[in-house]
Amino acid sequence: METLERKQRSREQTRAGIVLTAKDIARREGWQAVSIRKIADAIDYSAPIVYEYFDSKDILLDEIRNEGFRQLKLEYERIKKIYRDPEKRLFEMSIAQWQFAVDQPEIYQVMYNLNGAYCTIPVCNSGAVEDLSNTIREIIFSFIPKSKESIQKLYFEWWSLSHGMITIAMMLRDQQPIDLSEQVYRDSIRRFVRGLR
Amino acid sequence: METLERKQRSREQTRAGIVLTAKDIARREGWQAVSIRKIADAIDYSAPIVYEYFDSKDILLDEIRNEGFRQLKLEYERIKKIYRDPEKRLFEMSIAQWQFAVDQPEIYQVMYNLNGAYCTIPVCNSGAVEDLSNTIREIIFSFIPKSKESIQKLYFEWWSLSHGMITIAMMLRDQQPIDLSEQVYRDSIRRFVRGLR
DNA sequence: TACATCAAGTTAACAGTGTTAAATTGACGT
DNA sequence: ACGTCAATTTAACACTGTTAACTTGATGTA
Repeated sequence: METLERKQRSREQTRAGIVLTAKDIARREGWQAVSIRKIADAIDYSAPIVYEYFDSKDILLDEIRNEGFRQLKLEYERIKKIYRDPEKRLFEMSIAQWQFAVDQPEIYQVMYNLNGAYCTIPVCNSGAVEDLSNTIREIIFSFIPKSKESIQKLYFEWWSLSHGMITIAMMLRDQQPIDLSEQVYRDSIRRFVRGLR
Repeated sequence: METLERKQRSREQTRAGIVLTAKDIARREGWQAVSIRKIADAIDYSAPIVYEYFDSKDILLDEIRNEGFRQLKLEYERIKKIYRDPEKRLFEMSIAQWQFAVDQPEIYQVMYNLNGAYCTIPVCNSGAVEDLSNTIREIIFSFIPKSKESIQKLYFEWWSLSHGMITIAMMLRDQQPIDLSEQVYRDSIRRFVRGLR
């Protein structure tokens, strides 16, 4: 039955179109401006159609969020294949996180409920976040084999440092050139990584 | 004319009531649930009355935000009076920031557009933020007199570290006890402050 | 060909949002 | 008793997320 296959394919395309349109509106006008009707208009459908693909706006945002975490995880895997040194690995992954936030701020925003993006589904309920966390925790462990609690503590520090600098840099975008912020970020991360050995 | 005085007073009371109600709803149901009509209901007025005190919801949120920054600034001043040692000062101010975020998460949220709070007025446009920044920058300068750029860089690092740990700790509230997070926060801030000399 | 079935998609509605213009109300001075 | 004026409310507009009810067109069957 090719009709079914074709239908399947078009279903997936429409679904992708919804996600793409949502991200597009968010990028151009901010998450506050993303509405089901606007998405429906953009993909030439009426609003209820969107609900055939996503049970609620919340779930749509959650999907986009997890997509973001998964994309980041892919970056991490790529880096893991290139470098063997744990220090280099952690440093490069940190840079990847920075680049991700700079290149796709709207995705980073929905991942952390920032700047008008608001998804009520708890972030940590997704396996995608746990996956990401584990990758980093493993690296930290790989050159500092310690107790689970110690690793978690170091991971918490790394995450806070990275996320904090990214969000404050975004906030100060107009007062402090992003390139300068990136330089400070690199230095801080380098210090943190050095401090691990 | 005492009538005018009394009217003035009641005007200020109503105004304060609006702010108080907004914060109250935010605390209990989140910023997403704060609506002009709900506020009006709570203070026994109709919705348009709110607009006699605040030209828009955005401006109301901005007011609450700046109130938060001013309150934090008062804490900083208090600490400045108690301690003379710059290291102690910066450490205690960091702790004050942590305590502020834990005690009044809804205020911290609106200050940084977190978790559904969304105010389109740029944060850095307010003198309150500049005031706060200067207080910290002065302290950093007071025991490391360097160029303006260096001070700004260190301030950016401190702010990122503090804000990052606060937001991530909030996020992991259910996975990682807040007391443990605070301990890590204290350690990290201590390290940062030590590293300044 | 005529009819029933069924899926795809639309319209219409509900309760809510921020915001504003118009209407109401009631107290005051003339 | 009448007009004025301030305080307050009602009604409206264009939105929002979401759902029930409806239309439409194609398909299979008698």
